[in-house]
Amino acid sequence: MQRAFIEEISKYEGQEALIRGWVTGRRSKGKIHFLTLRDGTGFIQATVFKGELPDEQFEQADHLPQEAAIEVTGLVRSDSRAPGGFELSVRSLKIISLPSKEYPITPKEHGVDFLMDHRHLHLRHRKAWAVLRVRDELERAIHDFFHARGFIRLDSPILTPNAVEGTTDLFEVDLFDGEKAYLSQSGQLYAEAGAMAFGKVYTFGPTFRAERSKTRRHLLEFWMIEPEVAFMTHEENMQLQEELVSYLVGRVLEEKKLELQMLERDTAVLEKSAQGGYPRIHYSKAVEMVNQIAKEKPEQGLEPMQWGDDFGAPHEAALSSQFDRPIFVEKYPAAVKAFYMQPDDEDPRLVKNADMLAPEGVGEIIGGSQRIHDPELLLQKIREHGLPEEVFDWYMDLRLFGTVPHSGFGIGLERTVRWICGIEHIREAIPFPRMYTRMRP
RNA sequence: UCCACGGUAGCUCAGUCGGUAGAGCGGUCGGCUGUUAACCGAUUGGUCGCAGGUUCGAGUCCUGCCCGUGGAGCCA
Repeated sequence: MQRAFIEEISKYEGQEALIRGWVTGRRSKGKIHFLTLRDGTGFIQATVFKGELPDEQFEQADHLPQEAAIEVTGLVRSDSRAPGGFELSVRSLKIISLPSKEYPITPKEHGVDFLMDHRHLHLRHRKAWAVLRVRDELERAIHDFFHARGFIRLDSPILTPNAVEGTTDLFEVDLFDGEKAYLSQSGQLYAEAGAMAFGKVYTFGPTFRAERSKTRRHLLEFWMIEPEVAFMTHEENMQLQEELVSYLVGRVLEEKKLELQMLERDTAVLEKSAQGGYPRIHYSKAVEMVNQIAKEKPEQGLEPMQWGDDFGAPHEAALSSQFDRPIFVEKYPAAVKAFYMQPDDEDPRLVKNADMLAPEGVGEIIGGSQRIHDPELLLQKIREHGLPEEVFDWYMDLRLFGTVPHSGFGIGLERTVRWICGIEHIREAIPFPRMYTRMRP
């Protein structure tokens, strides 16, 4: 008999099938046992009736612990009483292996820390399974999106000689003879070199930030996708971001219905987000809006802002919760942003940047900008920010040989997964999270 | 790094005024021919984070430390 995968079980309706997998749950009703099986591709209920298989196997089925590995054959039936709509009437059951001790992750509730201690096993859980399949869909969708638009994927180095923005703490690595390197906190500078060579590129790789963050939005190690396009303006940059995010949301709504259902995700906001039309809010307007909220809803305890202040996480949450889809906040004061951002034409105190804030209180998922293409200006900014000129010599070269306006952005994969899946913790959006307080498993 | 809260059974938690350590879930055994986190009965299960102190007596009070959770900052 041919092995069937649960994902495609509907094709076997009315036929016998063989499933190899694990027991995730068992309920017994005396002469009927209900087993929930998983085989990696999905979950299915198997019914074990006394008399439909050898008595010895029926007995074994009543004592199968969680995570017992088994092989069953049986009739695939459509049945409305079964979760998922299909079930397997078991006609033979073979035990492949039994757990040697009690499985720690029970069907009841667990705390985050406990689950992350057992992450290597937690991956088998329905929720983790659903989230990481959405993550996989997003990864493929990102590649599809960019390749359909003529982008080249260009991998940036992980070991780098310096900080890109000079602000966040970096992880230091010992090289040879006392020489130091740092784990990349952004591939952007390299993507800019790529944009001048290939026109349109994107990086897709791990990113490291050595911050002692303990929030539900931060990881030490996360995956970032950084597109960079020659001749692209600030406005076109936002357009590209909107097209990307609405495509990604639409793709998950279309291809990962079961997973969103398993996650009990309310898809109303996602459906709006898949349509595009993301509001663009000028920094100054955004500050006014924040202050308005602070005044009208003092119970939120929001700090009022001065023009020139950067938004804190609570400000971003208050802002984005006013909308039913992602928004852009654009043209921040240069003083609170990175050195490489192109000044605004009308108001040189501002830069041509934009952050995309996801709705539902999720906050920032994208940061992007048009880059400075004028060599003099770039050098001036490097000096103003007190950055070591010598490490930027090659970056300056990009402006010395055929410099053109160009733009790009960075989108955080885990933050996107977190938002689309509607999960609380970013640490659930990556298989093995790395945090200030977590290196294992 | 700073602020707040927490650490009691495998898990999630309760534990009053300082006076013999509790529940639910899980596990095990038994019952039940359609369960949906099944249900019913029995049973199993403890270095009360660690160290010190106060006390006749500390899970409970005090001091120090360790670990965790949430947040701020930083940002994706």
